[in-house]
Amino acid sequence: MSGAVQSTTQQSRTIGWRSAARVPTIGVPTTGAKPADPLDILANSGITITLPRDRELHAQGDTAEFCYRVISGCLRTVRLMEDGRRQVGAFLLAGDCLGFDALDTYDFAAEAVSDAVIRRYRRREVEALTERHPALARRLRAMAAQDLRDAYGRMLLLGRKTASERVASFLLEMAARQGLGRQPGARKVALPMSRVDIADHLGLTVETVCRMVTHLRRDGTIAIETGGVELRSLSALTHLAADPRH
Amino acid sequence: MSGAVQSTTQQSRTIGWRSAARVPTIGVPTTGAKPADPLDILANSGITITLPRDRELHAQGDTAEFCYRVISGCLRTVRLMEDGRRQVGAFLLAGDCLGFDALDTYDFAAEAVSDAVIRRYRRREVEALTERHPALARRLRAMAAQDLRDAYGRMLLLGRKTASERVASFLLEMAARQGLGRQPGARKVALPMSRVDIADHLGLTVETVCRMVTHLRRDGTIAIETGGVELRSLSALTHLAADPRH
DNA sequence: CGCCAACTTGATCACGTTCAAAATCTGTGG
DNA sequence: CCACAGATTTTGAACGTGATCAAGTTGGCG
Repeated sequence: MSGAVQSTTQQSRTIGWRSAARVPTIGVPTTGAKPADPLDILANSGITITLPRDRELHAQGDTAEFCYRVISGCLRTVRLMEDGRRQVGAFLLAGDCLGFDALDTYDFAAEAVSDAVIRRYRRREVEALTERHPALARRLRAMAAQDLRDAYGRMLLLGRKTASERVASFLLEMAARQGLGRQPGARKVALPMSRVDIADHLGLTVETVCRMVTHLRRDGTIAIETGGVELRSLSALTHLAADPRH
Repeated sequence: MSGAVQSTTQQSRTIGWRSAARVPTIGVPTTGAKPADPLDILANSGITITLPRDRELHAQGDTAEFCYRVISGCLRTVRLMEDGRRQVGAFLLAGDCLGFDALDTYDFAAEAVSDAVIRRYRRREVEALTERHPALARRLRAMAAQDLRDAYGRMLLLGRKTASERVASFLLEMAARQGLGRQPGARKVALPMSRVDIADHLGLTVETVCRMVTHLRRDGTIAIETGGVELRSLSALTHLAADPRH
């Protein structure tokens, strides 16, 4: 298990959906030793919007006019089947980007899991900036690559992992995305999404997710808190996740 | 079910893995009315290699020095767990690209399903060409976007579809990638990969795949042939697939 | 022809689902 | 501050889909 979270400085995945950098504010180019994030180039071209809980940012099939970056709060991407079966593709936390890689339309809906603040950019403008700033173009390609890698990992989870492995993997992923690499003391993981959302993300039912979580709690592996969990045994969780990446 | 396969002319997905254009030869810029494919820019910078059945093109974790385009034959991308559980991320057919979006290392192995001929490019060179040719950069981003979209669709399949829906969806996907949009007569779909490969791609066991295929055969929906199947009822298959895309 | 791998079929089993109900959490008004 | 209502979460019991275990069958190639 590598303690480090991601590779390069100010790393932030994205485009497809994910992106995990800690970005307390946006549009403030980093000063001093650290190289500025090419995403800062976008700083002035976007507007800030707010989205209340459960409101749609865009629907499945909408014309892809905008792309977004989460400032605070949590979003989910959702794909529905006619009979109501639902797949949550990803959860987006602060710093994560969305829609930068879209084709002509979005092929999934994006909704607020909790009240969220979002920076919105016109894709045409981003495209134009891309032409003038190769660093930005490179950055966007790298974000797409990271998203693709994540998608590949999720396929292994959905196709081959057991229910308990899925839940353990999910908790570890959320932990890693919330900076659980530094400060061995900080073991609280926020889970702003509902159990149903988690189930639809992991290809399980709510009941199964609950049972797995309960089992982990009775084990003493985790402790349940309102709005999240505390990881009490990272090693047990890591072992359960059966994931080559951790 | 839309008969048309993909959107623009000479469309070819890729980067992450997939890419489905019919490309009988490579390095021959299209002449006449059709606009040249930006990928032709790479024509002179690659070399052609052959890969016998079951040989690895690259291993999981290898340093990502090259990227590839399939000229003929079929490849599979494979991710393994320690206990042997296997996930086949994608099958690559002629025209499909691989590794253009890689980060520092490949996070899956690529192996030949059948004897294959492959065009290999140095990533450093591709990167350099990208800087000089915005059209190429745009093309690579579009390929990544398409791959991401495909990945999203596969997550729905792996997370929410039943065994029979998965098999039906798979057959329709292979059909679409082999040009089953034109010529209503041409209903033969080649399946160069083994049942095990299909099972590991769909998150099922070999036995289940066999049973589903048998069921389709007894229905009269398909007919089995050596190395493939003949689709006898596209409508039945489409209905079974329960897929919003078809 | 005979061998070995791939594929197919059958019988049983188990993990996760489904159906059902109880407990807990959230918010709102008295 | 408490009472109440609706939603969310948790627990329980029965069921079913797909996995597992075990034989057969087919097909390719020496």
